[in-house]
Amino acid sequence: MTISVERDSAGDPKPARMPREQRREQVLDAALEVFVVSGFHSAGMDEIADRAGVSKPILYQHFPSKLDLYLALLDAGIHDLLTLTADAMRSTTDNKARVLATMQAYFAFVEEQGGVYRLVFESDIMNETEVRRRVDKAHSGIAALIAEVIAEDTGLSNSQALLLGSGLQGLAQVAATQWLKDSERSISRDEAAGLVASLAWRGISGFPLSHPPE
Amino acid sequence: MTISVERDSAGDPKPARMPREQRREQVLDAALEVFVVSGFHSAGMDEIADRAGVSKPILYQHFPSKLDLYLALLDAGIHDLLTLTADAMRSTTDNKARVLATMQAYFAFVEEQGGVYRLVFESDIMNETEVRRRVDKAHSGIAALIAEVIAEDTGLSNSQALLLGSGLQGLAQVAATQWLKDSERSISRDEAAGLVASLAWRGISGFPLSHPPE
DNA sequence: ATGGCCCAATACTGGCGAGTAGGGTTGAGA
DNA sequence: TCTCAACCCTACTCGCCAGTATTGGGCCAT
Repeated sequence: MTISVERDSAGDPKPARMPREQRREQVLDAALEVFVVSGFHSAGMDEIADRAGVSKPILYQHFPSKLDLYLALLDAGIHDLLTLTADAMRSTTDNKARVLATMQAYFAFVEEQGGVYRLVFESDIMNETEVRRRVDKAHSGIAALIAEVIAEDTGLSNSQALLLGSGLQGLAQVAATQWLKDSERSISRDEAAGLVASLAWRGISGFPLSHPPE
Repeated sequence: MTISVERDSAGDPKPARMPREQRREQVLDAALEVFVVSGFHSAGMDEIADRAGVSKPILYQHFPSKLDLYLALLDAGIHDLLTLTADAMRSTTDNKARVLATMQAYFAFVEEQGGVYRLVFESDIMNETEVRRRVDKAHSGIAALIAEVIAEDTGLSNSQALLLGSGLQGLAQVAATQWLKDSERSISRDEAAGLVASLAWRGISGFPLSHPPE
């Protein structure tokens, strides 16, 4: 028995079709795998189609172009990261604990199944306007969150706090990815996150007392 | 910038014959410009040739492939960065001053004429084995340098120090690039470097006393 | 002056890959 | 059983660009 035919010709008012959604997910999973290992440029639509177990035309029924497919995944990744960090910030009002929680969020993010973090942190199409816009927005958003905490704790100026916020974002990003790569677990995730968080927190909290480092 | 058509004594508007080394430099300059704004993939050999004021065959006489040309520039950039940081580390034995000097090196690097830093920090062909190898080597080299200082000052284990070293490398990199981008000089270079260095140093120097936070 | 040689620019090729157009197949209704 | 139709896959096109064969021009030796 075939599934009740439902054509999207005139447009269903409802997101009616379960199979369609499911297949879309399947495509996204396959595409993520491929983009993660190959990057955007080296990835082939053929390979993505193969791995998803569908044919190329089907693929183009779901995503009008390679870039759109990539952007869908990128958006998902960015959403994950933002959710994780926002939750971390919201989890407490103690700024020291906030730093730790945020750092743990970064480490959790890079360890997420699938490796989405590569799209957000190591994309090879930053030149594409849309990609750059989204990634920049994500990073600067997080930097702003951190900057708020910094400003609270140190009384530094806005632009100073933003600079440090960006820097700490970089600290978290690079430390987490490094940990993921070369550590075949010589340091546990929590230990690593704790270590880096400690560095960050000491760095920040030392500030109110200090003027220019002579 | 403008193509230099070497005029000889008579002021011929003809493309001049040029010493090989000089022409090579000219090509490298043009290629850097193009790669920096477009990235590797979007860059065209035709555009590079045009901007260098030479024809494509000439270009291929100097560099056997697009990748080789890119690698030459990348190597130069990496060399610059390593030189700057190594000099910074060697400039003193006081670790606090070392951190500051190194941070200043990063800020100086991103401000270098031409924007080589993009090739080292934001390359869009990290998937190419050779590129990845070189960039990774550079970063891990610097991380190791920093880790040494950290180990000296904190007595942390080797892998812990390396993790923090990588993180601080990331801190420097991201802070410097951010500063370069959005600051239409709301913070001076020295102030910015000092600020971030201060953050880093307080982070490190707080360590010997502290075990995992919490 | 003039022929010949060498070098550079123009114009081409070959391959690759994103996006699509036509066959084959299966299942339903008569 | 035969016809019809929806659907999916194979097979193609078309443009782009790194890398090269061909053509044209300048300089020197005779």
